Amino acid sequence: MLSKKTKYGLKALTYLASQKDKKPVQIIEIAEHENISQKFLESILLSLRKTGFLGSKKGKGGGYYLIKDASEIPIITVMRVLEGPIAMIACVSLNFYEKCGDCPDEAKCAVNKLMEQVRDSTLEVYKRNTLADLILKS
Amino acid sequence: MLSKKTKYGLKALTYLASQKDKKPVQIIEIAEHENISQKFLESILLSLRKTGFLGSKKGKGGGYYLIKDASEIPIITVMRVLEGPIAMIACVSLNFYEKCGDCPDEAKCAVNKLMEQVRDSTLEVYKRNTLADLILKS
DNA sequence: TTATAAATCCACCAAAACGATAGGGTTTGC
DNA sequence: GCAAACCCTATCGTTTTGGTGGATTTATAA
Repeated sequence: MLSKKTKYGLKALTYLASQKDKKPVQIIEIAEHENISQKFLESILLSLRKTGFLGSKKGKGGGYYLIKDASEIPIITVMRVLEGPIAMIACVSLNFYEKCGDCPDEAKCAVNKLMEQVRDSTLEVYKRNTLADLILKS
Repeated sequence: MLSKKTKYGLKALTYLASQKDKKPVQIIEIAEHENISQKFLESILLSLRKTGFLGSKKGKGGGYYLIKDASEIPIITVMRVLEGPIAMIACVSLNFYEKCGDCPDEAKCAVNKLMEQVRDSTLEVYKRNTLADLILKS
């Protein structure tokens, strides 16, 4: 299941990406437009800033804004920051690999084999989409 | 993330599928071979029996066995029973659909659009694999 | 026929992790 | 001095991952 953190983060990013100008947008504006708890969104935007997707401006007239162009932000990088591993199980994760505790030999594990396929097909979707691709015509 | 319930369930099913004959296999044998808590596995096998994947035999010499041939069990049906929805978000789930609370119009939601693609590519993997496909040559 | 051992079946229960906020104070810039 | 981001902590509900204790069924041996 997709966490609400990821869901809200993606919505916020697309909202920022669909702005005409590059002026900072306040948390409260995003929260109200996307029906998100303002406090929760705050922590999400903060982590997006720390990982280099967003810039922020403090004080009056401040807010958050995209640092790069939406077409230069692949969804895969967003997902890894917000949701973590793409793989459904750590022993097939490319970026968050962990050895499987109960498996003597991962190469002979059926679950491993299956989840590798799922990982690759999911990866393909995230890699072919950028943030710009997610903005729909209204 | 894949739950351990699903992981263990899949491992147990493939273990049963790789048996030469159709004799019942005891919980303890599966648990020891796959390094699974016996009691936890018991509850998983029970739910697999109730959903029609396994048969069981009580008493001495009893155990669990596959009802159908492994090649006739698509992974998609196993996953839906063990893990539940394939989709990462309810508003794109085919079998467990729920309306998105914070979305006024799902057709215009970027997350919806993205997760539809992920669902479809994951579905394709689960549909092209049967239990028999997961059994590896040792 | 009876006893016993082997096995599933069943119904709770509990610790721990996780998710989703809420609250409140601090800092910074205009 | 005000408005906004920043940041830390506490809380609360749900899910996951099992555990406990027994009841029931069956095969087999005495």
